[in-house]
Amino acid sequence: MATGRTHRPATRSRGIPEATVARLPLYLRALTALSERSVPTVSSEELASAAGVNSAKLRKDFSYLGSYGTRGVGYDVEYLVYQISRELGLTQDWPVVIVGIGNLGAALANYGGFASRGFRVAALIDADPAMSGKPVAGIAVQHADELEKIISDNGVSIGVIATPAGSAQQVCERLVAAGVTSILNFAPTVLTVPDGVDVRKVDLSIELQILAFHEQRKAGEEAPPEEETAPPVAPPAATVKKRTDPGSDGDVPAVMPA
Amino acid sequence: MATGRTHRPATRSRGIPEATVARLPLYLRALTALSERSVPTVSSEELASAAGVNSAKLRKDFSYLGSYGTRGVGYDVEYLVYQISRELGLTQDWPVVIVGIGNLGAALANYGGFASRGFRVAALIDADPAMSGKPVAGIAVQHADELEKIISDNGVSIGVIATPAGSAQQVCERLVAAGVTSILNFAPTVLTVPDGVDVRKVDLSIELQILAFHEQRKAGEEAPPEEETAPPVAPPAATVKKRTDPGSDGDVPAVMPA
DNA sequence: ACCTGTGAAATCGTTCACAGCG
DNA sequence: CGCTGTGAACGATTTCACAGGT
Repeated sequence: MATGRTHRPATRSRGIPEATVARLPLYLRALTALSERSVPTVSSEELASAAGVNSAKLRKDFSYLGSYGTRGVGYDVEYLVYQISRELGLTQDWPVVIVGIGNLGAALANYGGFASRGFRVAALIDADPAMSGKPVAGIAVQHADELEKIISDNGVSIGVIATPAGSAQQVCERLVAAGVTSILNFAPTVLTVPDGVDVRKVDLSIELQILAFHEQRKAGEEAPPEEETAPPVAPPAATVKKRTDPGSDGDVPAVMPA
Repeated sequence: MATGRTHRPATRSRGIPEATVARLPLYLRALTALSERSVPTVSSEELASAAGVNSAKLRKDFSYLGSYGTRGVGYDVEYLVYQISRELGLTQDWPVVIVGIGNLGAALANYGGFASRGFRVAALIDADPAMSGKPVAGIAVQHADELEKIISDNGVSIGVIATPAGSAQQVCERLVAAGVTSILNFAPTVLTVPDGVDVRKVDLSIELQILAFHEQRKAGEEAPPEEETAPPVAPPAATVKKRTDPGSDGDVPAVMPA
């Protein structure tokens, strides 16, 4: 099944580049830290270094927002905090629901970084009846049956999926049907959603695999040998495959108590 | 990237584009699923759809690895699983340590997706003495004092940081000094590392902020913009600048500086 | 007929370098 | 002067479209 559409379909608006949007939260965090230290202004150089990017990129990024700096001086910290917050939509309240309260869901519920921005955890939802009513991060977990009601009662438009991979698509569909239009997916699976719904995914094992790739390359640089070990599987041999080996892998769900 | 310099300038002919590397785990997951269903071959079209990308991209990606397909037929699933695993370095064992066993660290320790690939959780480390010895995901938590010894005894080269932001840089430095050269950072802070050390970060609140940006934009497209609270901070000088809009102007949605 | 592999074109993103303003 | 804002050069990535096997 499936022609999976997973990305925002390029709206016609003359918008801010996606790469820039992805860095705004980074700038915002650096600015917030400066603000807390009552620093009045920063140069692109200083702010860039605090955010871990280079100054040309930062200036270019800001140029998409408007001309908020002062030549010869830099940027006004407070003003920029406000402008970026507004651009990101953080000046309004975003109720979110977290579905799947396993280890990861609980970690998310407890994560301070949510509440500190405009995000408010409106509800925690889990399919396990044994979880219902249990308080996690000070919020009573509700049963999945309530999902639609919770979404509409709270005007939730952002949902976080932290369920096992097997349930993710189903949960996703219910969220979307109930009105959610943005989803943050922690389950290691590709979600198929209708046009107009945004999905971002966070996959822990993918990140590790990317690191392993680079790690392997580093190791290979020291030892030049270009070995070509014989593959355990022959190239286009055309033999029908037997069952896959032991209970290896299978992309275990996104976190569940062992 | 933390400080100014990072990334290799694609010196070798062996250089696979970073964007491609980032998708290999996705392909691998889709292939593994096919393998478990004993599907012998897939076309680029089928596999692409299972992985959530388009087929041209997938073919281009695979072309960087070599010519592993058969024209008129498609790709041999088992063979491709092996080739990608090897390319990613998953045919070897990668011991990892997780530092910071709070909610998130525990979730990571329990995450099946790690063990199912070449990753093995070699140790769980926490600075809280009260945690020492406690079993999490079947592994006894060890005290941070043991960090260096654990790294070297186990030949760990990949570390996962799940500590509070305040401790992350310090932990990072100890990991690096002890020999770790790849770090997956969950703490919401920019890590500064020496050359040769890779850092990937996963920031939950950043993902939500990006969603909020798009969510806000969606809302602005339907309903006419409504002016909200006046900026709590006035622009630096009394002079309010106009927004210099690069390119055309005209159909930008709601949010804009007056 | 079908599907891969890949140059070439189009698009997107980053960096350079400097004009212009405070 | 110092620092922003930005065209223009550059580089990376995606998409097109079709040549070339099977």
